[in-house]
Amino acid sequence: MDIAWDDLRTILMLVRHGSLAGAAEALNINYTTVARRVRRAEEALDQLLFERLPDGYRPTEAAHLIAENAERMENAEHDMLRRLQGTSTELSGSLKITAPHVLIANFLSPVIDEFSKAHPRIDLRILATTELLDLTRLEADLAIRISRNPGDTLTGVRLLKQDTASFANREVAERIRVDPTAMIDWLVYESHPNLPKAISPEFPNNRARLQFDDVVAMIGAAQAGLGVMRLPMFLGRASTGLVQVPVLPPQPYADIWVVGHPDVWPSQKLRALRAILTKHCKAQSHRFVA
Amino acid sequence: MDIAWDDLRTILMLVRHGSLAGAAEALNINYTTVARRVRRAEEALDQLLFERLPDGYRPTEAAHLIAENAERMENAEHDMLRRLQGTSTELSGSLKITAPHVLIANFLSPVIDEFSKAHPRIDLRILATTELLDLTRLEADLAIRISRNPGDTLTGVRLLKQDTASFANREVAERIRVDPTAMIDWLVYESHPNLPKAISPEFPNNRARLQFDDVVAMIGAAQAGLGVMRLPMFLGRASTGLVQVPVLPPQPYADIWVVGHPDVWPSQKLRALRAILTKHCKAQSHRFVA
DNA sequence: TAGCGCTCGTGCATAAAAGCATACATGGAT
DNA sequence: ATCCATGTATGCTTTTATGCACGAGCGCTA
Repeated sequence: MDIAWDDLRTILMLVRHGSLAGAAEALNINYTTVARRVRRAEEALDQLLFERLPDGYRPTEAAHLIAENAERMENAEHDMLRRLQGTSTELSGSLKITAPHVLIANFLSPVIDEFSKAHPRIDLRILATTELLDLTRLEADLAIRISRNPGDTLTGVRLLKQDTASFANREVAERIRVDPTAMIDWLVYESHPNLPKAISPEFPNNRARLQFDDVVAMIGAAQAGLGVMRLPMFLGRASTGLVQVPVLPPQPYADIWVVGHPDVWPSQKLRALRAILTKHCKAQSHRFVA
Repeated sequence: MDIAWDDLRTILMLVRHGSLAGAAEALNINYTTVARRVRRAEEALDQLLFERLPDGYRPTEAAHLIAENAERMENAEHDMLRRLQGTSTELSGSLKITAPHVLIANFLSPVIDEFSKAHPRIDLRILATTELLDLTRLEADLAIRISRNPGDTLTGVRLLKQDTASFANREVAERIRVDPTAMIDWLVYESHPNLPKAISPEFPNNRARLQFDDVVAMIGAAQAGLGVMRLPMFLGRASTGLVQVPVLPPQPYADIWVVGHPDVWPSQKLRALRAILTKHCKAQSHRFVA
C-alpha cells in the first residue's frame, strides 16, 4: 500500500532513460539498486511496472502513469530547491555557474579567482559548456550567455556589448595587405557555412575553405595560417599569433548577459557573484569593442 | 545538494505534527529515524530546518517552504495512487471500505462475507467509523454513507431509501399504549437535542430526558427502558428488545449511498464489490422502509 | 567466428539505516 | 516536593539497503 517516494523517483528515471544503467547514472547510484527498488515498488503496488527485455526495461501503462505524476513531484522539488536557494542568506554551500568555455578561459578566470578567495566557504562549480543548461531544474544557479535575447522566463542583466571582426595569423595578414585582390580563404562554422555578408569591397575574392564545429579548433587552424576567421574582438585579441585583418570591418555581435531564474536570483551568494562579475566587466569592457 | 524525497516527506510530516513522535506515527516508523532524516536533510541543504525546543520541533521558514512543496508532491502521489487503483483490473491486493459501524454491524456483514469468499486474494479492510474519511487521500477506496447529499466531487449511487420511526422496549411501549397522555421520556442526540417535530398529536406530553453522543449506547439505554428514541427502521428492527411505538409516525430519512472518488470508481475490485452490495440492498430494501 | 559493447541477474561483503532501550529535560497535576 | 505524561538525545544492536564482482544473453562489427 505505502510506497517510498524515492522509489517513485527511481521509476521516473527508469522510464526516462529506459535502462537500469541509465537510471542509475542519473541518480548516482548502482544499477542493482535501481532494479531492487523497482521490484520493491512492484510488490508494494501489487502491479507489474516494467517488462524485462534483453535491451532494457520497457515501462507498462502503470509505470507511465507513475512517471507522469512523479514528474509533477520533481517539479515541486525543483521549485522548492530554487526558492530555498533564493531566500538563502548564507555565504556557504554549493553554487553552480555556467558559461561558454571560451569566455571562461579568456575572460572569467579573474572573476572566479576573486570570488573564491572572497568566499572560501562557498563551493563554486564551473560548468564550461555551450549547451543551454536548464536553470529551472537548477542544473546551474546562474548562466553567462552570449545571446541576442536572454530568455523571457529568466531574469537577466546585460554585462557587455561586443563586436566581431576578422582575424588571421601574421603571415596571412601580410599576404592580404600586399595583395587585397588575391583569393582569401575563410574558416567558417559548420552551423553557419556562409561567408559573412559585410566583407569590405576592397577584398573581392573570398571563399569558404574549411568548416569547423568547434571554435577552439578553428582558432588553432587560424593560428596555423589556414585562413581568416570571424571572431569576437576579445577572443581574437586574446588568441596569441592572431591579428585583426580589415577584410571584415568590426560590427556589433550578440551581447553578453548574466541570467538566472527569478526564484534564485535574489540569493545572497548570487548577489555577491554578480557584484564581482559586473565590476570586472565594467573594467574590461574595452576589450570587447573595436 | 541532492535531497532524498523520503526526507522531504518526513519534513512535511514533522511540520504537520510538530513532534518527532507524531511524525513517526504518521509515517509508521521510529521517531529516532525522523530525527536522523531531519538532520541529514539539514546537512544536505546546509540550512537549519527546525528549532529544537523542549516541547517539540518548531519549523523554520525554510521548513515551511519545504513542507508547502512536499504537500504538492503528496497530492501528486495521491492522484497517482488513485488512478493506479482506478485502472487496475486485478482482483487482488488491498481494498479499504468505510461505513458507519451500525450499518456494518446490522446490515453489511453478509456483503463482506460474500465478497471475501468470492475474492479471497483481495485483502479487504473495513473501517467502521462515522468520520468522513478523505477519499481523495485514499483513506478509503469506497464509502457507504447515510447522507442527504453524497458530495459533489465524488461519484455515488443511491443504494437505499429509508424511514425513521420511534422505538422503545416492550415495557415502555406497553405503558404508552395504556396511557398515551402520560409523559414520554426521549433519548436524544447531543448534536440534535430537540424533540422530533413530527410527534403525533395523540401523544401530547414529551420531554427530552437524556442526551447521548453515541447511537449504540443510546440503543442500550432504550433496551433498558430508559425511554423512547428515534431510529432508522432497519436499526430499530435489528435491535432485540426494541419495538416500534406510534409516538413518531414513520417518515423519510437520509438515504444510504455508496460513494467513491471518480478516479478510483472504475476499478474492477470496486465494481465487484458494488455488484454484491447493490444485489444485497435490493433484496433487503424492505427492511429500511415502513 | 571471435570480440566488443550493451543489457540484465545473482551472491556476497559491507556500509548505512532503522529500531530499541535508556537517560534526560520540562511542565502540569496532586 | 513528587509523580506522571510528553517531549528529545544517545549508545548499542539488528536489520536493511547498497555496491561490487562475476556470469549470461544479445546484437553488432571486424
